Amino acid sequence: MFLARDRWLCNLSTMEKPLETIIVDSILDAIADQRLHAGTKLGEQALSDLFGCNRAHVRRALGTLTAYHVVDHLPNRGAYVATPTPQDARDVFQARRAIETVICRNAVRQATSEDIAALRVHLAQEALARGSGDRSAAVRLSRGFHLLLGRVGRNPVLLRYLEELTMRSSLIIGLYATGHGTLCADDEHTRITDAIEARDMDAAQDLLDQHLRHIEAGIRFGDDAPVTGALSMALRRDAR
Amino acid sequence: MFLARDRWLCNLSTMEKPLETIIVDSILDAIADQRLHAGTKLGEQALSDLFGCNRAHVRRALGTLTAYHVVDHLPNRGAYVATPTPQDARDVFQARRAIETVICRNAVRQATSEDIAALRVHLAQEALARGSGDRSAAVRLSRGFHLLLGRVGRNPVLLRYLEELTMRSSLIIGLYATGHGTLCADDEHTRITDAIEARDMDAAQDLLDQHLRHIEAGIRFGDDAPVTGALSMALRRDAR
DNA sequence: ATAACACGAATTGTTAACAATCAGATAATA
DNA sequence: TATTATCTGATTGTTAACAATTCGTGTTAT
Repeated sequence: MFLARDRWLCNLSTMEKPLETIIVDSILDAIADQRLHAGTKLGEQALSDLFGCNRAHVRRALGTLTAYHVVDHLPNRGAYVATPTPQDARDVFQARRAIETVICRNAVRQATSEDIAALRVHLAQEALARGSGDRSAAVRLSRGFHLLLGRVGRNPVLLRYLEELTMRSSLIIGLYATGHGTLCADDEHTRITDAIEARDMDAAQDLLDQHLRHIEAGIRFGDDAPVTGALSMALRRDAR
Repeated sequence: MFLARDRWLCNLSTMEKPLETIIVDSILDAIADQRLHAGTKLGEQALSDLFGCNRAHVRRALGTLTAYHVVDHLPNRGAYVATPTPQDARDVFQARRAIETVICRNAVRQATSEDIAALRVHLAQEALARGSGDRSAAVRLSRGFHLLLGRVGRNPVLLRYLEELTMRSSLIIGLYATGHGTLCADDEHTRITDAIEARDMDAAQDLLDQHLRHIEAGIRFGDDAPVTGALSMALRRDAR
């Protein structure tokens, strides 16, 4: 009985996550940061070596990533970072509008002052990253804003879908975004936060809807150049 | 080269699906038909024996079902059919409203005459099942209507979420539905179809939203009696 | 009589070896 | 020379054996 408690405390102290989660998150982060490009092969042996673990663990991790639709699994040929088509992009962004507008209304209804404060802190971080020209951090923080909003909305079902959709969005933006595109205009996030603080549900929803349409409008289809990057390089957090 | 073609033709002729898919669909169907009740343990050995296959296949199938949130996986203790809480139910139905209203608008915009015809055929089947008092078939067909609508909407992303949400809804209804509840009032499906055929987007969306609210209102929380059923019985398609 | 303990059976988790399939290179043929 | 066939190395898929944990049962002590 107390043995279990000891193990629990041990886990708390070392903060060791389940191995599969580490692999999934690493790959997800690498994709969100655009260190892993669409079309890159994710070999089982290579990942096993990188994470110093069994191939079975890698296999399960790739399975959940496949369920997320962020990697494609070709039978007998391996797993590859998904290459979303323009139609995929339209479908994903329509789904985001459907889900995030509702999330936004929830956020307006339920946001505490702590939530607002957290959003403000996040906005400051975004501004900082944008100011220092750290594109990778900017992309990650931009996604983080939408996820934070999702958490304020307090609907785990919608939040889970949002996690997947923002992930696929990162892939899409990495594939199709034009260089000039201001990925997530910072002041749009700010104005959304303002509307939430003002408890103006319709305004917040409308701002978010327009924000998502702006992002979608900023991606240009036509020159699909899925650059294949080296796996071991991409998964190092300090790369780039 | 032609060897591959032979294998392909062979697969086509026998229509053999991947094994994992068979297991997943069987369990999913059993849950949708309410032959598998919330809380039922899904032992790996038991399922391996039932499907005459390796334990690894069962394990992967249970993994994807866990990703669908229709089974809960307790480490070192096994997989159990999920037992949604009342809060889960509210979250699921809010997500359904968010997603299905958009699906519905897509359907109004894109439905072909063949789509309308398919919907009418389905409505007839629903009426038939309702008339003959086949509750199991009625539940399955009711879900089928929403899925058919999802296919007409032609957004695979939203359709996949809808599949998961209707599955969880089946579980929820099986857990909490009152006997008197008309699960999906048939004429509501009919009126939605009428609105789609009339290309009245707002009316169709409104009818669907109200329809989902009616379903949600029909479930009563308070007496949670998650009946545990026998596994081998539940998975036989002719059971009940 | 109840609660804590210990043991054994059953179940889940992990690992490694084996089989099947695919990609690329080499050789053979028209 | 271009095309096809074959062979080889590498990668994925499958299976079974092993290790670790949990659950039920019977026992013991208070």
